[in-house]
Parts: sequence; structure tokens; C-alpha cells
Amino acid sequence: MSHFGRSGPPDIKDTFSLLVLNITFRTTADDLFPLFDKYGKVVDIFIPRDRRTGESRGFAFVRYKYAEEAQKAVEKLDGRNVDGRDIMVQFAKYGPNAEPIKKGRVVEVFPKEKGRSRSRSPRPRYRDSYRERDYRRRSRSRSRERYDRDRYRGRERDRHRIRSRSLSPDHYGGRGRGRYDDDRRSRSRSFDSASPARRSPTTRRSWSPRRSSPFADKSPEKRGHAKRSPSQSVSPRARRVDSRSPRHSSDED
DNA sequence: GTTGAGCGTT
Repeated sequence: MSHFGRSGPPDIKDTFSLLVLNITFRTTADDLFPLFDKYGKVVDIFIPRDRRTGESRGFAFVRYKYAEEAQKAVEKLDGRNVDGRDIMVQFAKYGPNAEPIKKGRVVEVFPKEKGRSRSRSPRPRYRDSYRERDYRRRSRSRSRERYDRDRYRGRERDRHRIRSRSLSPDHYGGRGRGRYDDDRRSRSRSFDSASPARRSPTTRRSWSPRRSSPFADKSPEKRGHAKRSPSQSVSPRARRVDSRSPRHSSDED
């Protein structure tokens, strides 16, 4: 595997983050690493991907250990043609936590425990959270939303069906969450109310098991192929073992 | 298989 911290950012306390724009949607961190590593110590490379499609969003973050090396990389790699497109390298303006970067340096994620007074203050919400960016607007590119609609039109039905049944209280445990009985019952009623087939306790207008299985011939899974590299982060130490595992050639997609 | 302003992950 060639990714640094699959459990989040490894150590960004003393790193300088660079924003790499205009890369192709097929460029991976493995492609960027040798380029940027030539100009300094690259601590981590992260390419944000779409949470639904999992594809690259067209930009990357390269974190250097030293600002001078990062500056050099900006000067040397800005405008460089990578994979057919001229990338744009610049210092990141915001940190991973949507906090402003101080002099190009990534500030610590959580500076320190400054008491709970900070927790009480309304934390500045991100410029666009996931639900807003990926589920409401989800249109970083104008022509993309039509693709999304066309592509996920058939899946949304299944997703809704699953979501209606995905209320598994066992997974939530009892941590902090009180009695889910009442909550679940009220929730279920909400669903019934929202359901087009609003039925009275005495009169069932429509919910008769007329059809046995509308989704009989629908395969729930039809995708499972990786385009190029499933990893999103590259590691200098893991780059050596980045070579494919000694598996059969026909085994990979 | 597609697209092209922007600022990020368990």
C-alpha cells in the first residue's frame, strides 16, 4: 500500500502544505510524489476524492517538512505539465481543519486544551460541509451534476430503500444515546407519514403485498474495479513496496 | 467514459 496514514493525517504539526491544482482526474499521489520529492522532504501527499465516486477531484495537497523546500517546489513545479495538464502549485491557504494556515505552516490541529470555554463557542463551520458540498450542491463542475443524476438515478431508489431499513440500534450501542425505543418508534411513524402510502390503522389504502419482489433481478453490487491506484496517499517508505503484490496478473481488475 | 473552479483525510 502506498498511503501514509489511512487513519488520517500523520503528523502535520510542523509541515508546510501546498495546494496543487489543475491536475488530471487520473493523477494519483504516486504520480506526484516523485515530482515533489525531488525538491524537498515530502511528508505527505493527499488527494481529496469524491465521497461517492471515489475519484479524484482534480487537486492535491503536498506537505513539505520545510518551508524553503516547499517554496522551491512552488517555483519549480508551478506550471509544470503533469500528465498532460499544467498544474498549479501554491501554498495552501487553509489547514486541514479549515483553519487558516500561519505563514504557510500548518498549524496544529488542536492547539491545546484551552479549557472547555473554546468548546462552548460556536465553532466556525467549514466553508462547505460534506452534505452541502457532496449532497446538496455537488456541482463543482457544471456538467457533472447531470452525470451524477443520470448515473445515480437508478441507485437512489435502492439507497432510499436501504436507508429506511438501516436503523440498526445495535450499532449505535447505548453510548450517550438514551432509549432508542421511543425514538425509533417516533422515527418509524415519521417515515410512515412521509410514505406516499399513508395508511390509517383501520384502512389500508395501499400496501398490499401485490408484488413479491420488485427488486429481484437487481444486483446490489456491480462495481468493484479500481481505476489505477486505490491509494490516496503515498509514502516514501512505502514506495518501495508499492510494487504490486506477487499475485496473479489476472487477479487485478 | 464524461468534467476543470477550487482548499484536505480516520
